[in-house]
Amino acid sequence: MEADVCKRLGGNLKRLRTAAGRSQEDFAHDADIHRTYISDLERGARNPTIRVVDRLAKALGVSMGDLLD
Amino acid sequence: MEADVCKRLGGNLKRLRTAAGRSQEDFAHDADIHRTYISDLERGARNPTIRVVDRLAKALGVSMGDLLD
DNA sequence: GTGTGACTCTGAGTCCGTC
DNA sequence: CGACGGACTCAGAGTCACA
Repeated sequence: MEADVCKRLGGNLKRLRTAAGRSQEDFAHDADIHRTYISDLERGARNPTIRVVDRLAKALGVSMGDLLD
Repeated sequence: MEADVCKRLGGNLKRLRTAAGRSQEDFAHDADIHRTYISDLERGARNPTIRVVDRLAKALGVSMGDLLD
């Protein structure tokens, strides 16, 4: 909870994506987001807008809170 | 739930802020965000980054999920 | 399959106001 | 107190070649 928001998102994203057994490439395609951008996000190297996070959540079938809290 | 993310955030923000009995100006100061930007956010006219939403959540004492879900 | 630096262009975020 | 407009700067969106 004390980690940076971007790191938190990155960790949650990677955890949920791998739990679903999907590669970054496949997931990027489903979420309609560039492959390298997903890579950046999972590393916590980007500070995305809520519209991007919304697309991630929908593609994973989870709530935004699951990705950010 | 099907509304745009920005509209959802705006509604939740306004509801939680007024429930706490605070003005946009005071709240903007606490969250260290400009007053005009808070106004824009509550109207759903902006697409903020997750770092901004994190500051909003902390200033309100709620989780990010409370603001976005 | 994924990490990374570099790039362009759009919009996030700030600040000046007025109504 | 809050909506809204104009103008500005810099960071995010989106992409690529390469490691």
